[in-house]
Amino acid sequence: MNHSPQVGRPRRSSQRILEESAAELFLEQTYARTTVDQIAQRAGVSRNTFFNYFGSKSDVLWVDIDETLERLSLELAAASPSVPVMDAVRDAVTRVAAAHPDDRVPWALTHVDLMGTREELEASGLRRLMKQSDVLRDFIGQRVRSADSSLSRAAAFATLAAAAAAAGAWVSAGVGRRALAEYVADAVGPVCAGFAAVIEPG
Amino acid sequence: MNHSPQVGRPRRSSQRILEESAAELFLEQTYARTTVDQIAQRAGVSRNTFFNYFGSKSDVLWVDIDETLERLSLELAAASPSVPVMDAVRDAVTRVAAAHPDDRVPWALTHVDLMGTREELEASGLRRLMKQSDVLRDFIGQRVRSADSSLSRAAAFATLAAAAAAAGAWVSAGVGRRALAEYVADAVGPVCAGFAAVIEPG
DNA sequence: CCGAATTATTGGACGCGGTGTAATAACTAC
DNA sequence: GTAGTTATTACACCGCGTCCAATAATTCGG
Repeated sequence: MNHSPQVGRPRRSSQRILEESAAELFLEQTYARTTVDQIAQRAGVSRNTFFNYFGSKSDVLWVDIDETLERLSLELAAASPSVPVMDAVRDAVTRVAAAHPDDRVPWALTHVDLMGTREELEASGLRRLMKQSDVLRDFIGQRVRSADSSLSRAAAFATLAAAAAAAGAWVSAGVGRRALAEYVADAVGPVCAGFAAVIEPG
Repeated sequence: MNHSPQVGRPRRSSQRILEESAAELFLEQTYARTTVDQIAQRAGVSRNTFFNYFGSKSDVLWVDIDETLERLSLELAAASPSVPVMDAVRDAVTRVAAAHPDDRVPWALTHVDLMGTREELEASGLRRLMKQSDVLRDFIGQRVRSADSSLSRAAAFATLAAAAAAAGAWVSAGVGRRALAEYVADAVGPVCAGFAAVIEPG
């Protein structure tokens, strides 16, 4: 699991360095107006090296989010089979949110206003979220004997969307905010309750 | 409202022509492998003319969707103030879906499999939907005296995401499918019910 | 019939993101 | 020192999207 090689040419840069260089430039020039060249140049590496550490320019904005979201499948797998499916979903999503370090507010969200086109930001953010939709849909569908797979899909989509909205609210709340998990729980709760009433009409 | 000019050079092309040329090429080569140049060339116009009719390459995929989605704000405005908020939301969204012509299955969704990266497609489609989130959020927030605006946002996001999932299911159902509005109602219903229980605990 | 105004189309150039490839640098192990 | 491994680099390329200036095709007013 440890991917730190003792052999071969040592790394000159790192995700952190590039991230910081990018953040500076974004603040100075906004996201839209800074090029990958500039980021790489400030970090002291070539443009191609940037793409060695990030798959795309927008990836810089979401490093923290990605790390946190990877926990979702683990949390789902750890769910007890005895608890109702939508309760398990709500708890898993909430726990993922709780695992996110409170001090690490994703850069992208804190400076939404500074980023020229907000659409591009939303698009890349949604894409991040949708990556998890398959995992969530499979989990729900697995536990539901309903032949109507569209319901699982809808539940997964709606749950993640609510979580995204909660994250947005959390950031907007500013310094005096409560914990992220609370916002997420408040937003995801109604969605899961609504679908639970349909999926498990017990 | 009619912007058809009697003066000036007449149009050589149209959105329909370009759309059809694009559809042919997408089927032959997939979306990812066809360039804007090719679309324009097949339509008998120059590349720049393409951008006269569409803002971007992906816009071609969503013309029908965009037309339908524009109805949302109208439906919301027509809602009676006496009916509970989330009921009004559910009905409005369902009516928008009902207004979509059943024969006009959005090209993008019918051929999801043929389009290289499905992620990009899903994201761009969801983005279209989320353009309406402001309208929906404002509508909900207006009728709710709750100071917690984050709930309105979550409700709007979740509702639209459920609608998107329903649209996907509708397309996947193939030729023997029921009406789009039914899928949407099934998916949006639980979401609205869940939030109604929180927003209007009456 | 002629010019002015209007609108669509066109070509050309540019910037930027992203990909691919082949060369090379920096290091470890033997 | 040589071989193997990995990171970095330069270079070329493609495609999307934008901008701009030129031009074609039409209507309108004289």
